Amino acid sequence: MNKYSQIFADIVADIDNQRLQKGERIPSESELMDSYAASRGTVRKAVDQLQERGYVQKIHGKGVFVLKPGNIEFQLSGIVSFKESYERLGRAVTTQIADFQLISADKLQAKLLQVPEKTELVRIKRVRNIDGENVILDINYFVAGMIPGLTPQIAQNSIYEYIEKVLKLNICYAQRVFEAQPCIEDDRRYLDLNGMDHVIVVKNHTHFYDGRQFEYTESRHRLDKFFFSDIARR
Amino acid sequence: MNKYSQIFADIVADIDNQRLQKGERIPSESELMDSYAASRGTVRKAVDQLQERGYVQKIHGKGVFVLKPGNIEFQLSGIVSFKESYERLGRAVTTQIADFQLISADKLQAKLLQVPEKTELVRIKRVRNIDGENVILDINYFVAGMIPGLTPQIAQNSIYEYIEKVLKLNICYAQRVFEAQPCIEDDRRYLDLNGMDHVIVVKNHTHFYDGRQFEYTESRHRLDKFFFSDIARR
DNA sequence: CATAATTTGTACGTATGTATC
DNA sequence: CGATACATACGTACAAATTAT
Repeated sequence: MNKYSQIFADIVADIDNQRLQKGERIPSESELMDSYAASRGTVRKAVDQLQERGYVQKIHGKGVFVLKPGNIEFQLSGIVSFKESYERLGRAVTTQIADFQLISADKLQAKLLQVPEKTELVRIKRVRNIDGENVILDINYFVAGMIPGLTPQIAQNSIYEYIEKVLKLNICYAQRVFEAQPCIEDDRRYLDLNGMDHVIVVKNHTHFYDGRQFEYTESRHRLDKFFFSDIARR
Repeated sequence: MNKYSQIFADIVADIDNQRLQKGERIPSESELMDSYAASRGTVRKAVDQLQERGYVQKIHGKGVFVLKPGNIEFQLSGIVSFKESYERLGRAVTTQIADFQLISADKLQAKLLQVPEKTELVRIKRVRNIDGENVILDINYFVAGMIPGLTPQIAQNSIYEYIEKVLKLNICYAQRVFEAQPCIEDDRRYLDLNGMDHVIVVKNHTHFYDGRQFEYTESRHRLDKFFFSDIARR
């Protein structure tokens, strides 16, 4: 691991284990330089990343202070599915494959994935059951040529893990849009809506490191099971 | 302005004006070093910030590539109200002050603002009218002692502008949570709900540079007028 | 109130490593 | 293989904000 990544990871661990508590000052740059035998630039890079991810706040002339209390991992920034987030909160999440098909891109799908019409796509519909209720419907479209070997068995587990660990492709960034929509037929069919007539839709355009888009996903959430949190900076 | 901020701003302008188009490579580090007579570290800092804000993607060995098409300013990251966002999209937004009161913090409010009970607060309820419909209800709680001199006239314009430009206080970061909620009485009273029985609530804990929280806000959006977009990174 | 010490911010320079072409 | 481009890491100097003396 890089030196700055090591420093970053160590301090994150200290915050998560509450060895560094909310409001407390972390070691100064010169202290970190000494304890890691690192240059100032290296130490600063680690601390900058801590701030970017919302762990700390740097204050000129004073020091660097912990923002988050440990363990209350609210971290929904980064590319993680909401299924993973719920699992991290210790909730029982099961997945049911509702649909798994090779299709040919129509006009709309071609535009959403930025590929020519009639490109081969894998469409997967998965229902997420949390604490006994069907509350999330994930509809994924993958460009078949970019993600070879997809099977329902893989979809039952983690597709991202397959892409990264088996295919060794680097997932890099996703453009996301959140909005509310009136329920569509699939929502009524697969979800326990309890009379609700809207869902929250998270639209996701996911890209590789080299800029190619390989996926478009709609994650459709029952209203009462949706939440999202982040830290915004001025 | 700093050197790295200048480089950053220039490249952002080039992207917004489409002089640099989506997918195109921006000048390499050594080219930027030459044209700005800057060190490599300075150039890299500017480019790192471009990537953080989602303008570009750096690829090792290849170059730095523009992600966003210009002008389609989707930027809802950062501390901006949804009112400001709508205005930037060229929509007619008007504000009506529904309530402006000095109150004493009850138990819940004290917790949300991290102050003792009975601390003096300014509570402001504002209704945002977009294209002729009342669609957003903002409920702000300010710690009165931290934001002196607030008036309905200021609330009619921009409170943040007052805080930053008149009081010269540095707004720094906000912890936000997004979720859907069933409508409360205030929603039914002030918003044109068109029969919808839920709203999207954005809860906002806003802090100064020195870490003090000065505000708690709930921004309550009619379902069909809510949207949010960002870029997530692995 | 002034000064010094501490701490973070900006900027420069250099060397070496790694990925892409 | 060499050229180009980004990644990591070292070092130095001075500026600016804060706190202690």
